Amino acid sequence: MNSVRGEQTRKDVLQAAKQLFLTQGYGSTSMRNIAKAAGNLSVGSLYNHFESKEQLFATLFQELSPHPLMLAAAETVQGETAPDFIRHFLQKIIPIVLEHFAFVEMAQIDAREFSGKNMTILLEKYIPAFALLFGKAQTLSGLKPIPPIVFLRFVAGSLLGFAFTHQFMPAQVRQLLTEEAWIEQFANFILDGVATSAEPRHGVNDDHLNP
Amino acid sequence: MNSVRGEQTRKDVLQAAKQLFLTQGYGSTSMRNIAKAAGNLSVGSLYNHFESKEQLFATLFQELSPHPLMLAAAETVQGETAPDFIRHFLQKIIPIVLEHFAFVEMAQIDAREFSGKNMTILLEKYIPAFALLFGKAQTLSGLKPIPPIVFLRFVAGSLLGFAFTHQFMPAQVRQLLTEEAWIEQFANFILDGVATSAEPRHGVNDDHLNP
DNA sequence: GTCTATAGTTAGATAGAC
DNA sequence: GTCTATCTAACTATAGAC
Repeated sequence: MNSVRGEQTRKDVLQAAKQLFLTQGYGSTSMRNIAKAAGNLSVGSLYNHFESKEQLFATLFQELSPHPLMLAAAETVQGETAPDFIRHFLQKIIPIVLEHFAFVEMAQIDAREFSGKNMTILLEKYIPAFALLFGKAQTLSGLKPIPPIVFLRFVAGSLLGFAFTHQFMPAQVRQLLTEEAWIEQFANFILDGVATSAEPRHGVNDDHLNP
Repeated sequence: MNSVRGEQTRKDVLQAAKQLFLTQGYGSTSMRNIAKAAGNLSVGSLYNHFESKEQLFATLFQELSPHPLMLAAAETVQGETAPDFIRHFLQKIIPIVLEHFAFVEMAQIDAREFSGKNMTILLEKYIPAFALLFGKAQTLSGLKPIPPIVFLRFVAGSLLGFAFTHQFMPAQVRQLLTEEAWIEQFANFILDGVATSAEPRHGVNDDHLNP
């Protein structure tokens, strides 16, 4: 084991499985399909590296996860005010999310085929670190008094929405702005919204917290 | 054909298929599974109502689509200013999206298994009507001078992100606010952002449009 | 570590009785 | 319109030669 040849085969299999799972779905992709796409391997060969189809998926899921990268990047973020912090956070995180969009697609498969089992494992591992980071951001000035969990939901949700629309937008629309400009518009949007600040509106506070 | 019995069977099959597709995925759900879950029917019976498994999925996809409902609701939206209009729009649309979350999940399956074929058909049908509506909103006052397509992306993306986080949030967090309160916070967020409006920041304008 | 060959099961779909 | 029975093909996984 651990030979150069074997290691290369393993990588080829993972690469082929990724391509097929993402284009055909999990259930519709067979071990034969994968073996063939990985360079006309035999099916038996696959079982030398992965004990089952499900475990092959789980391995691929882990290896495509951008969370270690995201966390490392997030921990270098600086900022004197919360808006500064958020802006820098987005500038570092969004490119990583977009580069690893295959993982978002894998998460969709995981949700449908395995009830999100693999994603749950991953989240339990990384959520505490991100929560810590957001707690740090909230000690800075310049944020409306939004409950922390509401704040976290909106930022995470917006990020997710940004990634999804990035995928489904026609290329000609996406190219109206450079990636840096999209990110800046997006940061402005999260910080200040789309409305002009002239007219007064309902305040954002804790009034609607359930008892 | 068109008998009461047959019609009931058809509904049972669609209902069973929905439940199985969403919990096991498309490829891992067999026609036998569906027939059994629809009341111990025979497999042959299914082919009396649907010509193939793929066509059964396509039918289910169409029938779960909330787009007609969303469009009808959207067309009743009023507002003197754009923020008013957006707020009322969200108050009508979000409950519909949340009630039809199964459709969002079906769209994920469609994306993975059929390259989004069914979704594309649907979007081509409904996007013009929604674009018209957003055009109307932009003739009203109270919006920053954001390019229309950027505006549309942020609103649609936020909505999508809201729906996803709604599903994956632990129930105890979701229940911190009533659904109406979540929607109001969400509308406030889209309109005004999370930052206090005290300090000046980069303007939101067309400066970054590519030539 | 990769191969061929195959076991054992299940898939989508159809034919024909009722 | 629903059933039983069945066809053909494909599936996951394994055994054993090299």
